[in-house]
Amino acid sequence: MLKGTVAVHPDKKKAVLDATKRLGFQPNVLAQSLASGRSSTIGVLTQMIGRPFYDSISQGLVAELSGTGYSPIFTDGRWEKAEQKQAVGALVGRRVDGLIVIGGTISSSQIAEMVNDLPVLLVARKCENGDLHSLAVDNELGAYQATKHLIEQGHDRIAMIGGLADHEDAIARSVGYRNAMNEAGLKVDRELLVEGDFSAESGVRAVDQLLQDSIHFTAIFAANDLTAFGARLALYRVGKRVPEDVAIVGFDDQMESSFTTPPLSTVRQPAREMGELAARAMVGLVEGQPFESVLLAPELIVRESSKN
Amino acid sequence: MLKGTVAVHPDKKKAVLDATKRLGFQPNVLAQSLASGRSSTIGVLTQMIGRPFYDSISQGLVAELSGTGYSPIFTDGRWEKAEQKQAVGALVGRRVDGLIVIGGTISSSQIAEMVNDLPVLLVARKCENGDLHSLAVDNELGAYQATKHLIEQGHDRIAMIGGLADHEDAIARSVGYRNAMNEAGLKVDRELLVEGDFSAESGVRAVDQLLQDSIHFTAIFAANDLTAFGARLALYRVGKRVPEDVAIVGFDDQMESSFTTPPLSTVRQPAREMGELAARAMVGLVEGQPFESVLLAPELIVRESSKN
DNA sequence: TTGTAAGCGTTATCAC
DNA sequence: GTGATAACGCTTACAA
Repeated sequence: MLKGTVAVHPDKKKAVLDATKRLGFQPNVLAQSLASGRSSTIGVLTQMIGRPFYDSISQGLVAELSGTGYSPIFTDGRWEKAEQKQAVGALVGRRVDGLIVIGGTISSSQIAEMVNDLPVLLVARKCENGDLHSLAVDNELGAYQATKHLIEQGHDRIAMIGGLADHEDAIARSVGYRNAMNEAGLKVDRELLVEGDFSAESGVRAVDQLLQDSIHFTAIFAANDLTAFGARLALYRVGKRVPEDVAIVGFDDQMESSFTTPPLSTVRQPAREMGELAARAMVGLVEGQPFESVLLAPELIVRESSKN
Repeated sequence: MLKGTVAVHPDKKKAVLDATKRLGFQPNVLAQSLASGRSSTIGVLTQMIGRPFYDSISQGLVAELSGTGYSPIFTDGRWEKAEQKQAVGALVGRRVDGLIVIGGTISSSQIAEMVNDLPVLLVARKCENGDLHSLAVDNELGAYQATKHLIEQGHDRIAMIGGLADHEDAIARSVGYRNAMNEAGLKVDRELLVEGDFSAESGVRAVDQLLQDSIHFTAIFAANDLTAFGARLALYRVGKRVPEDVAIVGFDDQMESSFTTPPLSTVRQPAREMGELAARAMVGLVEGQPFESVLLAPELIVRESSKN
């Protein structure tokens, strides 16, 4: 009755509603769920809470979910397969109405078989076999744009600091970088490629190494902004100016990037918006609406770190 | 039986466990909760997801809660009273076993009357009337330390960029700043005090204003790191060097702060640790263990932005 | 050690 | 419109 599923006499209705308010009655969502078979809960499996990009997605999710009647339940997969499987299991056990998986390394088919016809939305990753919905950004395109921009600025010795070697996004970004280089007829010197792990520390290390090996480079494309911050600091330490001596472009456009000195050029991933979109899409899916997987185009943001 | 609450024959137990695994059986946590009266769920009310400091606390929470059998349910109060009340109501309706409130503006007594003997832990804020548990950092002390450090570096014209005027933490930090100034026999010039709102943009605006009004200052104490980032950028724009021309100290020690150029001196709030501590404390509270409210001491981290 | 039955607080169904 | 009553999938207490 409180949900308006049955018709009752207006007077009576009012009386009940009043009492409801007066006594501070809170319906037991658990019982509602058990009886109705819907928990009004969305499971969210994220990876490595603390990383700006994934956090921003979560933020969008929570913000957009609030007020929809659905509450998110978060779990952290920490990029480890075992943890991710366990997390999905826990979420299924909680009878979430839908599952949002942000990043992660367990295969989509593995997820699919665990959830058993529950709507699932993959965020910030593509779905290998297309049987789950997904919402991702075209990393390859973004990296291509960033590198091309650097080339257009006259650079031909562009170092790339990669992300984790086996990370899907990192790989796509490397490919984009190579494509742009090749397209411009520039050869990708192996010595210009240095590995990182998406952390600021790895950016510092990468530049230190480049410097130590006396590799000649006039620009850096970093796998993400955090790495770019680290790279910028390492350059600062040895007195190299940005962008005069070395231009830098990052990837993500996290909040702090427009306030670094100089402000960082980067490839903007609409992380928060992705989270919001995912939330809306998931609520729709739960309620039976269709959803078409999308591959969002990232946007190159040119700031002073790469302008000459 | 699956929970080991009753004794059964080993063989039989094994058989059931096998079947359990084979069929991919996931117990319905909802039904368990309804029957047992415990939801194995911890409600978390945070404010303004997206702000580094609060996010770090959430991160610690999720990380530490994972594996305990309790899952966090997040809601965002956005610093608005109505939203916060509504969020607490929703959490109570979900029959969470405990409630963690991070920041927020609704009074502790208001919370107390809504939750009805549910264990509540206030994080990053003190409890006005001591009837709820709390876990906070001594903001006043932190600000005092930061300002004193600047004074010891020889500065006497120290500007302070405040946080939101009615924000508890912002007020405490102002007090700490004043205390240090007074103690050193320095008068707090009104013109050295400029308002901010904890955002990087407000840091830029504050410095621009200081500069425009030709206020003489050789150091800045910013209400948080984000504000300090903005201040540093504004200084960079007009060619002022840090720390040679102006020293800067922030507050929070967010991840990016050790990678700015120059690395930012700041007052470290152990945000993540607070989240972890809160998670452990809450699990303890739910299970009947006692907890003593604590006021953590922040730690001054001196980096290059304030060293001369 | 095992089986049985009575709830837990709702929703949903069906007669009235 | 309105009451009753059977689920929902478990836990728990008690009997066998």
